[in-house]
Amino acid sequence: MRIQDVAKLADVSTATVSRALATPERVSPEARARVLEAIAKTGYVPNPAARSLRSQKTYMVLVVLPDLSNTFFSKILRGIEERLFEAGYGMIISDLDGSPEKEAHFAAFTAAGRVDGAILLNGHLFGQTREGEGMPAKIGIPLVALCEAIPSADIPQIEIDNRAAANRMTQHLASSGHRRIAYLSGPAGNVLEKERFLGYRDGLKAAGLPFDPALVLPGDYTIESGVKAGQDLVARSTRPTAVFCTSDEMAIGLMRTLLSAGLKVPEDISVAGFDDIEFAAVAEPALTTIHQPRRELGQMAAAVLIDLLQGRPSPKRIRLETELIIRDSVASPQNIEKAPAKSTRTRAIKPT
Amino acid sequence: MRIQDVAKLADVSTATVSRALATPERVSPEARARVLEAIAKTGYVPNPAARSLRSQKTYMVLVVLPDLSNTFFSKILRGIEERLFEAGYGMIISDLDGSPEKEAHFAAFTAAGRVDGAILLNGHLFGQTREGEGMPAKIGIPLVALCEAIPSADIPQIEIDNRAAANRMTQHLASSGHRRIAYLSGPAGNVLEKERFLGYRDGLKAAGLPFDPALVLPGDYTIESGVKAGQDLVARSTRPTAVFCTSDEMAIGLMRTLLSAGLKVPEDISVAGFDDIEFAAVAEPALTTIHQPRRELGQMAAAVLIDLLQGRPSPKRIRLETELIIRDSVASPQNIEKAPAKSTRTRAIKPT
DNA sequence: ATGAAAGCGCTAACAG
DNA sequence: CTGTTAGCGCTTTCAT
Repeated sequence: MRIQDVAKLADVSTATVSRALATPERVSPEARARVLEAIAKTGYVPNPAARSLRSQKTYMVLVVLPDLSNTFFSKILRGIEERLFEAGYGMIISDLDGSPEKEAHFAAFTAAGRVDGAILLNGHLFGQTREGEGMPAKIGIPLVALCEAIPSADIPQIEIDNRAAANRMTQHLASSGHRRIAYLSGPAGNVLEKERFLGYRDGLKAAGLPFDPALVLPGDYTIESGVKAGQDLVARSTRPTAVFCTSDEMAIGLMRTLLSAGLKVPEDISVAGFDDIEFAAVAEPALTTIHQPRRELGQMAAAVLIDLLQGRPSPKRIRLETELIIRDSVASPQNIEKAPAKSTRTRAIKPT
Repeated sequence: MRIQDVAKLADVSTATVSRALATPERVSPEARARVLEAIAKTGYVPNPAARSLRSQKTYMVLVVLPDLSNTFFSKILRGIEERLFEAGYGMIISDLDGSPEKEAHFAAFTAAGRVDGAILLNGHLFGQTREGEGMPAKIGIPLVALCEAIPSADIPQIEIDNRAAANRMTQHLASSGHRRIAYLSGPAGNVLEKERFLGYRDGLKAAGLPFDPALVLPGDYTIESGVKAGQDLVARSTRPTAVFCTSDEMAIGLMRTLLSAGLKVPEDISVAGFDDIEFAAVAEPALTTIHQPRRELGQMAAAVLIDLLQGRPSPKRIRLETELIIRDSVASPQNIEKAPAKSTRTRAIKPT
């Protein structure tokens, strides 16, 4: 079924069919009606390859993710897809998976004109390191950075105020009476990590608490790194009374390890998360965390990209509001100034 | 940068350039070398729209999901993407989100030839209900059903043996001494649900236990439905000693509700899940469940589809092995034959 | 408002 | 083994 068939049936030229679809107002009502009828009768659907070849547009958007299997991205993707769908765009997902070859592949893919624009969730431009080194990205299509800002790039950034949110959580912990607040970090070099760490320090300062490097635990946002940090904590003779985990997944892994070692949350140690993923509310205990409007973040990024794609002006930076969600994993420290006894009861952990 | 530029630079015809890329063996080594050099020099990337228009292929595969934000799919997607990537195919994801319009859109999308094949995870063909009613899908491209089999369709099915797995778990519970084993179901009509329910009945029968309809709780695989089922259970005067949840998400929601109501898992009530998602191992208590090889399922489906796409023969049905993962959420019932006391201590639940 | 005609960049037939 | 040539189906001038 080609445009010619429709044209013949409607007794007009192929140009008129094309116009009836793209710019209906430039076609007489009668011709338009006949075309529409013919389309309905034939079930004609334009061939996208031909259209793309001629118009140099693909109506496809690339979404670049560092890790598709990370729970955090699911709702964001949904938000993106919704807006894109409404505007008639399709979504291609590229899961970088830490592989340079994949990144190169998608860079070529993009350069080859298979997509009209891209949403970057991985914190850097194609071919660049996070620090902005490497080849300047000469990808000649609209780009939007989502969640992980790319400071070196002059593209719209859609994000939350990570620093303010981390500050807020730290102060919440401090105002609950905690004075030794540990920080479970994200991966070194990560933009989010940098901002959140700054926020942690801000919060400490605002609460008049000293910064203690020994209370900074290395993590990478995964459940496993939360489990590791928990094992570290369990082994210590002097423990913090609260741990601010910069992802919910780490917080859940951490709590699990603490609980297995016989420590109680929040009685013995308070735990806070970041993101408010679905499982945060049903963790045991329910996790106090920072809520990120994930779906809205996705929708907003898609909306901005669509604006760009259609030549409309777009804001350079959008920051969506976060919310402090208070649940059950944070409480006042019960034994302030009392030396914590080393746990004796220790149960093996079986993380698959 | 077009094929012509490369041809000129390599001093060959465009056809030779095209062949050097597609069928190198049909080009003389010298010509091939010159072409490759010219490509390297110019950074030429073929225009996919032109190629697609001419060859009637898109090198794109559609993956149809019922719900992108469901944790269960993430690793499967990764498996699919890996194999597809290796074979040079791109992946377009369609999140149906229960919307008939979206489904119609993607059906048209597919009919328009934007993809060479599709992997269906939603349990039915485009335009069909799950029961096989509706328009026969005349989508003229290779299709593969993954996880949710589509019995009415004559396409390859990649899945696990849901019935056998459910049977196994039920018997595991029975062999732990449980005689009142509840079943938290999936959505009515769902293929997986049907199979797992059959397996539950099989297991009951094998263990010589009677089937009690009052022990079948309605669910839909979501955390929320697990929470609901938990509230139902908490309110009962006579409770089952074990609950077989047909998804980990429900199991986690259920355990959370039970725990909040002061019931202990597994001491007061055992809970088992299905899927072995990442959070199962760090749930409190760690969840006994059925492990599904999610990544492998995805890889297998992609591999079968690629075979189909490239004209190779493919198996009609592949069943991957599951595994019973024993953790801490199942134990022998402690108070057999003792009437369970109604819980008095009840704490409010705050699901988000 | 409409039609004729020229490609978009590539691959596949066909010659040679 | 290699070049010539004819489209793939559509959109978009340029006329009318």
